Amino acid sequence: MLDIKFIREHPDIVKEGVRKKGEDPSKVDEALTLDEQRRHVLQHVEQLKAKRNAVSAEVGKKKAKGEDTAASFEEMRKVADEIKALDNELARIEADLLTVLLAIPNIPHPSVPLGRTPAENVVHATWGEAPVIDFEPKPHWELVEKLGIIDFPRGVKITGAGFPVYVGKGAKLERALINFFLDEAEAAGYTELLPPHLVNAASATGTGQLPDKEDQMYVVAKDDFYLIPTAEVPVTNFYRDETLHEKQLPIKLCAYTPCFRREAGSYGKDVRGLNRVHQFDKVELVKFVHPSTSYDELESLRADAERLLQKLQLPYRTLLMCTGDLGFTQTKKYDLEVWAIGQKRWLEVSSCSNFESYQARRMNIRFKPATGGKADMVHTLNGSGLALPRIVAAIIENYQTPEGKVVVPKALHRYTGFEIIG
RNA sequence: GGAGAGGUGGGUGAGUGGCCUAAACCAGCGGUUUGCUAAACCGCCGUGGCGUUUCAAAGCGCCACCGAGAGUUCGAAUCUCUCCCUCUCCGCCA
Repeated sequence: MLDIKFIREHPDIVKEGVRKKGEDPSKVDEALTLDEQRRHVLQHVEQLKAKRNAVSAEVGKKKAKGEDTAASFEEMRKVADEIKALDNELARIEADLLTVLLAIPNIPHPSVPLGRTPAENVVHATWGEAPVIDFEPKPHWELVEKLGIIDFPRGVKITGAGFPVYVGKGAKLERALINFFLDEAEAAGYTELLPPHLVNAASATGTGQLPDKEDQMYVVAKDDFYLIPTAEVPVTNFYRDETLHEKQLPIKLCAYTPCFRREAGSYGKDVRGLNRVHQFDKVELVKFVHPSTSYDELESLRADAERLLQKLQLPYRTLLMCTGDLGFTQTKKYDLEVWAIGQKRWLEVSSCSNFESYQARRMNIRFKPATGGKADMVHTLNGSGLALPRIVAAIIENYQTPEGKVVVPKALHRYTGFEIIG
């Protein structure tokens, strides 16, 4: 969420940002009204509490001397009732204010292009060429079936649609990619975490999955846990409610986890094969940085993700997302899309975002300046490095042979132990 | 799953209703002293909110916070209830 003080001091900047995201700016005025009410009631109730404290101290002294205190009791009983009523009112106002603040999105960075729909995203860069193929390339779901390396029907039997089973060289290719991504992240200075795959409600709220995206998560109702939709949730919450030291920054973490997404409401062509599944593997990159460096850190985060695609020799393009296509909590975002020749379409494989202090404020992650002084919120960023299924799809389609075999990208040979599938 | 013990500032740890407004020690910061270091001595030493002053910061005043939340009371770290967490023992278990 945004800082109420910032909203109070710059209401026009906030409203303009909210409008750019295509959201309703009236929430901003609601927040300001509630904030004013809050401060008004707060001042009143604190005055009464100061009086109560003063009289209570007097009572203590009088009792010690054996003096009569009945008059004070009578007066204070009324004050106590008044305090209770005002405290209740204050609690209600603060709860309302929090609800409104959580409903106000983060505002876009000035460098983000204005736009309403995905069509207005800007192609920031393209890399590589589609492979020259003198035969009709097949989509990956046909190839993996013939090769017997991913079993969709048995996944349906075991669990349901969208839960593929990786078999033999398919399973090993998956494992090779995970290790490749983690090793590359480590080389780029990220510390590996192997976090829990279930999180509590506080963690899910910290990164913004709750309350807005509750329907997208699998819930373990009996214990009030959520299956993680991305490693971003447990990894970013690693430092929740902690104060770091500026000297520690930037902190770079990475983690492999399976990701679980209900994908409620998405049907049709997009879900063929590995394009959209309920459980998938992903390596996530997360950074905690000093506010003054977060946009430089976003560029290096994007470069870290792009390098993986370059090493895999997969043609891709980088999109700078327009204001209307930014997530609720993001100020700036790049998407990486890889070309899948069998489907003749781009597949999103990474999303690199800056959240500035929006997540940090929700999670209360701060840092002490090296020069001393008050703690300030860190900036958080994250990006996929990378999401596996669509990478597997792209490898299988782009590296296919006329015989329906698949050549393994060179960078993976030391991880797979084989150079061709089929 | 069953039984018991416990959660107090950066750390150790005192505090069972007001007179201690959270003691004391350690660590940390500043100073005095000193050839340098150390020791000794003196002082400072939590977080957040509201207000005040200000270009701003510092300062000052007030409020809240002793695991979290609710309750009793004129007054709660202290008494009651619920929840969370840690430790010990028993049971189960890869």
